[in-house]
Amino acid sequence: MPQKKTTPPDATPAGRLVEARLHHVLGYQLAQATIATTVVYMNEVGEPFELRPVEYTILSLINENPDGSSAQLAQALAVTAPNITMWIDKLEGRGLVQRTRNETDKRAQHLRLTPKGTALVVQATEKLLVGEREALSHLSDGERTILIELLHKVARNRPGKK
Amino acid sequence: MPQKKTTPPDATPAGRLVEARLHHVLGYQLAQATIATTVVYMNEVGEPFELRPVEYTILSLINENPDGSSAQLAQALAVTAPNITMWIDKLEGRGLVQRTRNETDKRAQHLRLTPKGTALVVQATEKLLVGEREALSHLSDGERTILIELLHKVARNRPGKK
DNA sequence: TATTGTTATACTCTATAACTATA
DNA sequence: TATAGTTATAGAGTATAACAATA
Repeated sequence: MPQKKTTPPDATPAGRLVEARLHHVLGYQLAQATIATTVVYMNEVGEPFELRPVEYTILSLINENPDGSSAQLAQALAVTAPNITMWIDKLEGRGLVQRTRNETDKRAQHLRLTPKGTALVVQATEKLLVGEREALSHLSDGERTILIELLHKVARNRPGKK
Repeated sequence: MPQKKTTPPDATPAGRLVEARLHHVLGYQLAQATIATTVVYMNEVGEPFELRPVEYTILSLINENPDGSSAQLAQALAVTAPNITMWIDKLEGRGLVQRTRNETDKRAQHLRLTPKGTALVVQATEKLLVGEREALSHLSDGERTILIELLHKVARNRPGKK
């Protein structure tokens, strides 16, 4: 396999491929960074807790927004309603989430974590934060903070679907 | 639907859900930001060119690394080899990519864009850059640059799979 | 034996449409 | 009529295993 000895200035982390124009495409850099955080997630939370990324996020959002609706979750995660139903089914089946009927509007429902679910989320989040901090030790605290805030700023004015 | 009128300081862009601890999980912020860039991608490139994100990235990487191998692509994109084969099949079928036999190592192959493929990538990238710039107009030039560089830094020392 | 790339196949995840029960 | 949530179903995407050809 022909492989240059000298690594060019712009290279993908693992593939050693030049990425001149692509470098400035935010979506591409997000995808590349996500590969790194996904590895951390799988090692720290995904495999040990048998929890998919979506499941973890759903649990976290329910935890921090008790009695929210599944419609809110669907919008926050940009997934369809049937999808949310399926995931909540799974999480409820594992005794992590509880559905309760909304008494003022009987179509809707409140979502809440069980004590087991709460314990799991807290533990998972701690492991994640520690794991990410280790994996990103080549970034300073300031850089990590700025990165988080800039990403949040990008996400905040999320455009409409079209 | 019970909905607070005042938006809390930390909220998901669309779902208006609080995200206190989750806020500091990089993987979560990456996913949220990706929702925003995906909308831009689909509008600017995905739908008009009928090109999936992976396909666009593959074309871009081939364009900027002529005669690279599919094994390199697989590693750069963190996808499996059979997957790459499938995508290259599709792209070759559309006359965008060309496979050529490596004469020194007959197992391997060189990947190259056709003129049609090159034209498409260039055009798509321009549209993407403009579209992202518009969608992210609430970020300054400096902020966008910093964001890109920090993401690149995260991706650069991507950890191994385990 | 190891590696590049492919084929075959099954599985996960997601999306669309149609349904229910409330409003 | 419209909305919250569900069910049913099909499709997209991905991974694993087994294989062929070459090193």
